[in-house]
Amino acid sequence: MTTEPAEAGRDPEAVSKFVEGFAAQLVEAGMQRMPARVFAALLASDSGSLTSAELGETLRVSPAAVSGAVRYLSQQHMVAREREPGSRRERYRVHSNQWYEALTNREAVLKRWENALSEGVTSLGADTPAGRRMAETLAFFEFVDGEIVAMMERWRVHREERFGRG
Amino acid sequence: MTTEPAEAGRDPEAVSKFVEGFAAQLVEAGMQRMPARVFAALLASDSGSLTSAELGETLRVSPAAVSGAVRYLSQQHMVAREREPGSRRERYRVHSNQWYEALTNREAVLKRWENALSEGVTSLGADTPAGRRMAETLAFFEFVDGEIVAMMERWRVHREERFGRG
DNA sequence: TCTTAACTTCACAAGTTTCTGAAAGAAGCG
DNA sequence: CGCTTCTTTCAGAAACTTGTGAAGTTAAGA
Repeated sequence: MTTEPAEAGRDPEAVSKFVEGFAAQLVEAGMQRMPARVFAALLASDSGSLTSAELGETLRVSPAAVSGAVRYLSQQHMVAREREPGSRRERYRVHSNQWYEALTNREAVLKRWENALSEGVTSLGADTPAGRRMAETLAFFEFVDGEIVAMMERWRVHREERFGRG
Repeated sequence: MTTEPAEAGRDPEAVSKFVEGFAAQLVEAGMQRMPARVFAALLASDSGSLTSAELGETLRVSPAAVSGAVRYLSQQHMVAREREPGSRRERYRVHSNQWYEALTNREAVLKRWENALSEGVTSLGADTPAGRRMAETLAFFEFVDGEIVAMMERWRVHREERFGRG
């Protein structure tokens, strides 16, 4: 009996095609290529987690590339790292059914935009046309901040109706 | 009396500092550098519009660079091009107070994500753990689609209360 | 404590991207 | 119709990114 990889019994080509296609979307949305590919591979795995070696193998890249990608992804809170007990291996896990909530946790990003705009209002002058345009944009971002929180609450209700507690 | 540039009477250094800072945020969010700088410059202009020559001058780049950046921005519907009557000059205009609504018009982007996910569900199998994860993610995107439309309606009301019809 | 598997860091080569100058292409105006 | 002004296209140089191999670090297990 050979050691079965966790993801046996699937058409590897279909999986690979999905992984690369989804990664391409992420790249287009601004993510770096390697993190995008690693993330897509995790998303397409049944367990939602893979080891560094498995990632290197399915994506045909070096351990160094996996290491860099995973560091990025965990900084973005898109994957969690966990140590396999009794082993030197590390597993990387996509936060099961809530990974996409990270997309809306742009707290830090929005705050930086708001800071930039706020400086703009000050340095261009709140009473100038450009300053007023900035101020309105800033108000929009602040509005969105709040709306997103409310939206996510509605989603969780909606989700439970459709999928149960997951 | 010298020919005043439209944006006279402002501290050019403060303006430039804002432009570069805001452009940097846009770059970090995935936009290419030159379109980001051009867009930020338009945003910081009092009239909300600049000619190609003015853009080249304030950003210190060649006409060719402006041309490429502007093509990108108008494809994204972030700026409008208008011809100055009685002149060969073109003006590029940031859609005054509604440019940021373009950020939420991600119709096409969301649809592409949804397609990719939908293919994922099919190719990985709707009855597999990975397939179910995909399906839930897809449902999330569809939910967000609808929520964004409703949010923008609320924003317009909110905006009118605060800023009037603009 | 030593060995060894696993991950990380680093310098560099390969590959892209980006901006420029030059030349070609439009369009107003006489 | 041709001159002139402005914009676009294109090939190539420069700068930046990205992934690799190799060396270094960490920690499990004997």
